[in-house]
Amino acid sequence: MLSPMTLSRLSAGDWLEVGFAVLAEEGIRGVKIDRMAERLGVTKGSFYWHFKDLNDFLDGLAAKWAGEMVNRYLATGGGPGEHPAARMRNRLRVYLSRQVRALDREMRNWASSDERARRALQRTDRLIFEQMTRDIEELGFPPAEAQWRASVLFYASVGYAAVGHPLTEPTLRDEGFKLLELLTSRQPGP
Amino acid sequence: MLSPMTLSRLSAGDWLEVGFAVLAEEGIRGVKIDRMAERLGVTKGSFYWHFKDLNDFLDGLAAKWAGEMVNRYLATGGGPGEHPAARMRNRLRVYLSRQVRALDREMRNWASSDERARRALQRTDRLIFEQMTRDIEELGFPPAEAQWRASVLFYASVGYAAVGHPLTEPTLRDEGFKLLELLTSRQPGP
DNA sequence: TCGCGACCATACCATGGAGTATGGAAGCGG
DNA sequence: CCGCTTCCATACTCCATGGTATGGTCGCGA
Repeated sequence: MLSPMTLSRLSAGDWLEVGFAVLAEEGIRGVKIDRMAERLGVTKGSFYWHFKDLNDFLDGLAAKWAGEMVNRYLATGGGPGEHPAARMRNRLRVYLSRQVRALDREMRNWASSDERARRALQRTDRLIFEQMTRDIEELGFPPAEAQWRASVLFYASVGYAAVGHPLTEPTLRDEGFKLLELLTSRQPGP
Repeated sequence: MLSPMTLSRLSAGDWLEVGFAVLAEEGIRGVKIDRMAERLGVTKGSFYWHFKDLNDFLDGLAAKWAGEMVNRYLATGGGPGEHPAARMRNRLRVYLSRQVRALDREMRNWASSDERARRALQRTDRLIFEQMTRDIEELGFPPAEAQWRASVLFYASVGYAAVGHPLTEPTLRDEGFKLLELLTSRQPGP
């Protein structure tokens, strides 16, 4: 079922990786023990060896999700000497990628019915929003103004991810960059 | 279980109303035949009298959702002589209401795993987006510019609904109105 | 090499929820 | 008052899925 190298025993991390992949592909409704077992080429026996129960597994999955998002988004930006505007474009490019949009969408989906997912999402939302605010502040906007502009950028980004289909011809990246331009090109307030 | 007036027999519409309410309150995962029956004070026997099966019911539910959204959003705007800017504020107020946000969120949730929900959502998304575009055009913006600004407004609105928790202190309505101001207050392009 | 512990297979049970078959009650036209 | 139609209750079946119990296998250290 998998590559020969998987002949070795599995770890809890292997299960979490599959769960994460399924979450991105089909959402939390696809995360079923039997199906993941089939994908890993084992049976439920393995699952219940590595995890107490499904709740235990989902705790780990939510944690992994938060970690991955922080890695993929916040860790992006380019070199230390990179211009803030370029860093923002790089990060936005990450958020608007198909992968991250799918993850964002399915995570909010999950969060709508699971407290632990809601918490994890809330945490990363705050981190990302604060990073956006800092980036805009670095461009010379006063804190309050930066926060307000960051909120528009953030909500619109989430909207891009939540709306699964295109409304206009231009790509999301172009629309996002154009919005970024609108929000950051004007003179800083007094 | 319900008001005495409900001693009369039920209609398919009664079931759909309950389904719609449950969809708004708990999402599609709460839409279970037995639970709705309990809420209506009847048993599954009634359900399978009015609907062929669950799929049949969900078809109706998706249709009802689309109709409700069109009613609540597009039909809002005030009198015929109302200023476009005021109409937009009125409509935005509707979209940012707790009820509509919850419905939007849960519908996108459902759409993520159901083709018919996806279609219904796509249809209303397009209607709402086009209405926003027309409204902005009426303010004097050229079509391309109006479409671009409407897309920002639309995606941000969806983001407001998708993010279930507040990021800053001001209310969503204030943030939304401020964004509306930003998008519509500048001079129309050449 | 022996045996113990890590890791997994197999076979099972429990539960929730969709779907069906059939009988009963209530109301209405004749 | 009769009986037919409409609407619902009751009592099932079936399936997916989480969870448990137990036995088997492999590898490594003493």
